[in-house]
Amino acid sequence: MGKLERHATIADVAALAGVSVGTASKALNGRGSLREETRMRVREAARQLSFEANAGARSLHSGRTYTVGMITTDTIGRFSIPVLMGAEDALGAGEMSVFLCDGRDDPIREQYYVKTLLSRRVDGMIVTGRRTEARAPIGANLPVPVVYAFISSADPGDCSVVPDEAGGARKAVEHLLAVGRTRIAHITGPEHHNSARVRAAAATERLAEDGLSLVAPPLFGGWSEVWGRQAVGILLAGRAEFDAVFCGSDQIARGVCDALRAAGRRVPQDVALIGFDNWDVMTEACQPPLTSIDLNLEGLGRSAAEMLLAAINGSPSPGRHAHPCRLVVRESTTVPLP
Amino acid sequence: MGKLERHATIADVAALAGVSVGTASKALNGRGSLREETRMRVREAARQLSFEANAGARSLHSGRTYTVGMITTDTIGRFSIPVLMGAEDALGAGEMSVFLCDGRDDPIREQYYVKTLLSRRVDGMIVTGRRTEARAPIGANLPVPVVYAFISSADPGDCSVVPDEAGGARKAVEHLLAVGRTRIAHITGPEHHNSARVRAAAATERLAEDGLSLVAPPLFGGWSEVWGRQAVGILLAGRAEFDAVFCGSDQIARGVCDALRAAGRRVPQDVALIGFDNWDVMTEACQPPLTSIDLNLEGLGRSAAEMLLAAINGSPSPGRHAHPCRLVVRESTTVPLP
DNA sequence: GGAAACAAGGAAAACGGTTGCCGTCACGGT
DNA sequence: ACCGTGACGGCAACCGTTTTCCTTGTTTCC
Repeated sequence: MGKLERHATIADVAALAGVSVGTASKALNGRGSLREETRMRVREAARQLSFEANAGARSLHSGRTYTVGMITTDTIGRFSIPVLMGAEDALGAGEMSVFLCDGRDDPIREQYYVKTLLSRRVDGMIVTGRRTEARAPIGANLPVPVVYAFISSADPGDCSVVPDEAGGARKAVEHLLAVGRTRIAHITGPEHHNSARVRAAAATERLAEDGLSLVAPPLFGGWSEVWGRQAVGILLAGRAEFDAVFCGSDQIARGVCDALRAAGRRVPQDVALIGFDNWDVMTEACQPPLTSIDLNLEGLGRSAAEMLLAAINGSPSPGRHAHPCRLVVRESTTVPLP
Repeated sequence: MGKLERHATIADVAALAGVSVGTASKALNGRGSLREETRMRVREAARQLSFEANAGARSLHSGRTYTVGMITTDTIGRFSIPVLMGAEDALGAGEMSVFLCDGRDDPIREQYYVKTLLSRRVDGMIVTGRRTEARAPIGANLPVPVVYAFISSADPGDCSVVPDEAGGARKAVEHLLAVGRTRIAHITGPEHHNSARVRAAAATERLAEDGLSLVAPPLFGGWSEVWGRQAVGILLAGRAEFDAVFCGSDQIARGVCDALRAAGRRVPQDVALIGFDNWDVMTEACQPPLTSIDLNLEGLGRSAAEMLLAAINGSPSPGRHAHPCRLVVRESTTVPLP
């Protein structure tokens, strides 16, 4: 409750402390040469009025707003969140505030946001999205630096930070090989989806390096549990034997796991299972808990924010930067020692 | 790429159009009385320089920033997102931009954000969080209006918009009664969690209105699938017969569903099953698809934002406002007609 | 033909802070 | 008595925009 008090201005503070505005400013910012007693008097007055300098007025002078815009090109989802959080974290440490703009897959809306952000004189922008595909740059010749996170810009001169999905897929295969599996199947999302293609290609390539190949062509479908269950049916109907399945997502892996159990195959004894995304909801509920590849999105967001800060300070990092993935081992690929 | 062009000022525009700054301002804002030709000339100059008025300078004069702060008291999660989105949507329609601040359960961090937001002269704030419990007000005598969304303020004079969880639980029970079930069990989250208590109490009360009661005391545990599976074991070990289970979350329901099937009970023929949250990932992957109660969080966020806008315009809505839940029927409570 | 009304646009004062420059005062040295 | 020197703070310009008031011409009307 409590009725709304007006914002105090520095003039109020100066008056209360019995000094001029300029002096008050210097006292609060540690500039100029003032008697310690004066400085304290001004500070006390500011405290008493709960004075907070008007950031807009201040930036009018400094030319910087200590503000960045974060634009999600499509709706905010499971993947954008950690990126946002990582970025927010890194930026907060640099005392910057974040404008959140949800593009909702609407180019008009997106352009509107870019305009608003520019009129608010953000020091920079981060663009993110739900898929890892390249997208058209958000604008040309923008007066502030832009970093693309998770999603990447079609212009190779722009700065993009993307997960190293190929590296992640290689790690998955290497882990399966390391636990002694060689007859590996791959079940993943829709083929028109960039992530599905990249991961499948990398897995195939990594196997080839050891003179191996997938026991069957990659099964492209959807990202859901339902598809995982269906795919197991397809796999069992075929004549290829397999002792491991590398799945394009944890949801698929979960479906695969359930279907394998229903078909009487034990995980991991008969079939080792590895997912992708390391989504706790799935990895924990899976029976047994699921080994997975973590995209490290929060780190990616942080990294993107750091590059943006650097660019704002005059040291841009143009180009595409791959952010490493991480293997998280659980019981679906290893029987715990008794 | 393209090198960063400086931001054009209205003085640049005025010079290019050959008028004074005042006139340029009037031309762009449709104020004053100007010849149509002059107006066009200025507009053209602005376009040519891609001029966007400096929002900071502008708000210096108007006293409004058309900006609000959104503070999540704990980490942004599955529940905050839709609230954020709904709010962002409603605010965007009012041409307001949103500062995102992630409090991370840290009161210090939270207070820091409040200060920053005030110094940025936001027109208002929305506070949200991961739980529906009441929390200490974010500040006393703040100079701008505050609305609590999802979470609520302990001060009853503050404006809070919360989901009507009790109403949702009643709807769940009513639906089960409507499909002919009377021997209902309830499995839910931890008892120290406000949502779990409220929902259990409302379900019990609604049954009592029909002279019924739960077949066993509510089973309090965790919000996870794992707990859902365990709870079914407990339920089957007891001697109470049941023909329906109302679960405190979709994750619990999913676990319950899997365990029931494993135990040879058919859903929905033998046991009807209803969840809470209407989380697509769970409701869709569940076999069969899960009936659930939708908290309508996006609507809640929108509603909170609208109240904030009203408060900013001088019409506050103090007090606690319950936002209705919605029943979404799927096959776990109804056998589809052939 | 002259006063009055009106259209068009310029000059300047805000808005809230920051900062460079200058004036004043006390003090010490010659 | 005079000058030089720091220490301390005030004054005013400036950041970019909006808005109020004025100053011009030009019409209009009696």
